[in-house]
Amino acid sequence: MADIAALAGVSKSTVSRALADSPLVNNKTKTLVRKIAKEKNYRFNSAARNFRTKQTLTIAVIIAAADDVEWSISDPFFLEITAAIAEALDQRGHQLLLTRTRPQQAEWIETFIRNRQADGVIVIGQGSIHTQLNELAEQFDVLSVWGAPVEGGQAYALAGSNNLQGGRLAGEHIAETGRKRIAFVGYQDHPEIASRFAGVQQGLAEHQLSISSELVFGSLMDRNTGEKSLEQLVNRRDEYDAVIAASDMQALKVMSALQSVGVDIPRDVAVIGYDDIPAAAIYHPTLTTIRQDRSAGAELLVDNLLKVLDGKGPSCIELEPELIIRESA
Amino acid sequence: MADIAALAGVSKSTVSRALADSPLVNNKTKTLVRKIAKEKNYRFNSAARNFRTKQTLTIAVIIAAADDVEWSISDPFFLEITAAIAEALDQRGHQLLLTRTRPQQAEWIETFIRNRQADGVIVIGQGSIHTQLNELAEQFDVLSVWGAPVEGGQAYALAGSNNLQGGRLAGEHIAETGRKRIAFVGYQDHPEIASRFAGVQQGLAEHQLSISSELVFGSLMDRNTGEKSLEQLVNRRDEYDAVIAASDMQALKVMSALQSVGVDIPRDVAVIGYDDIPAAAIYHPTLTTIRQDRSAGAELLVDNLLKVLDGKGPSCIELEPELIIRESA
DNA sequence: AGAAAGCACACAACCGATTGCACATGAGTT
DNA sequence: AACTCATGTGCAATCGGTTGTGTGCTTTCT
Repeated sequence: MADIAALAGVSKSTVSRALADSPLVNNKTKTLVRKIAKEKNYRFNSAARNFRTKQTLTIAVIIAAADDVEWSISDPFFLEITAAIAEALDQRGHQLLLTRTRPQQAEWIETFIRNRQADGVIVIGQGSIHTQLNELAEQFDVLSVWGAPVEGGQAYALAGSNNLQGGRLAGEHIAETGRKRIAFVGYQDHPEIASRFAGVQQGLAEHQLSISSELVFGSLMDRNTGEKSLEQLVNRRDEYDAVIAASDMQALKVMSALQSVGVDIPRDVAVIGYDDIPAAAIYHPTLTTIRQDRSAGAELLVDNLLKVLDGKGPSCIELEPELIIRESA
Repeated sequence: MADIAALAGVSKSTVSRALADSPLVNNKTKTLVRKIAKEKNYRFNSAARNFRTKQTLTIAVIIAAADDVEWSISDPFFLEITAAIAEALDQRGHQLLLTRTRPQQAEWIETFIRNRQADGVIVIGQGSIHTQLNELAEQFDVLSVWGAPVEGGQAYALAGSNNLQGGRLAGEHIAETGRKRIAFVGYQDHPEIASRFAGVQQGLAEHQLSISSELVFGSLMDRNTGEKSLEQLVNRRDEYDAVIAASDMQALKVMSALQSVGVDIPRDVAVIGYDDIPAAAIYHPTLTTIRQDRSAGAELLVDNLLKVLDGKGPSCIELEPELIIRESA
């Protein structure tokens, strides 16, 4: 920058202002400085800039992992929303620092905020760590979470799909296709899944149906109990004629396991998922599901966070999910 | 840091050295300084450190996208290897900057290196951009690519699985299961896929088989021609009794499409994929495939790059792929 | 014509850590 | 007792931008 200044016959500060398009600099000077900068192929040093301005234009994204569940990185939905966030941040001139830090580990967020490695943090999947998130949010407000509202509210900015409505759509659809004995698969500890389950029950109730408690199974993704849940689900295959799964990955597992023992889908058992991951449209039969709009969600997450960085309060926004009817239900 | 220094009754430099575990500092002083730092919950400012030391301990990861193919972010394999890279970098004390920048766009790498936002770049999927990568590698050697060796060699550090061997495994397996009329699906422009295809032919040749050129189809992931290729594949379903796909995603598409028109897999047609993505084990029937070890690959990519950053020359390493026999073939 | 206002630019401090060099202290050597 | 040497610490420069303040010049108004 000093070189550019010398070549242009002005001072460093003028060069800095010219490149930043400051109104303090004469247009002719700006043009000259920029021309020289371009000729000399000048690149600003972002380390220096970050240092001086105390902001990095970088957002850390954490894909939350509970100890008992596999790193959710294996669920395409989380990865896709990460990709969508990358896109949204890029459009807004920010960068994405991807991390596998597990939120359970103390002080994780400090690594980013207090060390000034990132201006803010986006957490995908509040899972069962809502409490920790809330505590953190009191110290650091630059936090934006994908998930569901929890009772009593949350101190962090939140975006997610309307899980209650999504669940309701699933429940209604299953009821409308004439199914009577419904099973549910999913991790009730997660606020998102709990809402979906509540929605499902509402949807079914409208058709005078309900889910018997023996037909509620735990998450198939649980490292310890997933295998067993799936086994139970298969063993009891004569007790239900429809399965509502809390995620597409689980729905696919269900279909695969049932097909292996000769169950025809959807004739014998209807299956409906949640997320609409790409594999849902590929599986045979194609999977009926509730779509969550990742792009819109990602933009909300990012905009929410940028608003907070801008000094405005956090907000909580829900997207409307959409029923995608395919072959499986 | 100045505060810590005052509290400990030493100078800033001593604090800096003590925290960095420099041998220049007396052990008692070190202990004292660290104790105070801990009490005061001191965090170093990484912006300042990056600025001063001229390194960021950050590696940019680019998931390459060609214009004619969907952003490969939709392929779970690429995402999983990204996750594995995150893990590997983390273990080595580095961070991961995820980006959607498309390599076609000029000067992409400069954004990271010359602006000092990252110390190096990992590109996943050389796809059809080998030439650009090679040009870049001449200017910036801090480049590590997942892909396959190309004729004439490459100037960048490279890691990948031995695609020739992987293809051969697939070809041999198909031949050994008694299939005679083999179809191949995949994008021949990519060095990786080209090697796999060559390997397949070698494997088949050992059993006096070969692939007729009418049964070689283009990539099903191509935005423009993918749909048509799949259609042709389905129309000609009586002409082959096995399909070898260049990736699991394509294999799944093939199975789904064939199943939709009543083809039984593997009875009528055997299908084999490549990658071993999670969905491969879930699909019904489960997909026989060639596994690429993402963790090992990620570590190679990272170690390769760190070696270059350390001033050593780039290397080219291939991993041995593994045949995973399941139901589809 | 003189004063007030505005414009364009330069000067220099500053961000917070790292590091080469100088210096002080005490132990060991002759 | 004088000298060398190792050890431990402090001083101050430095990285490359950004920005508050000051200054000279021109324009505008009374």
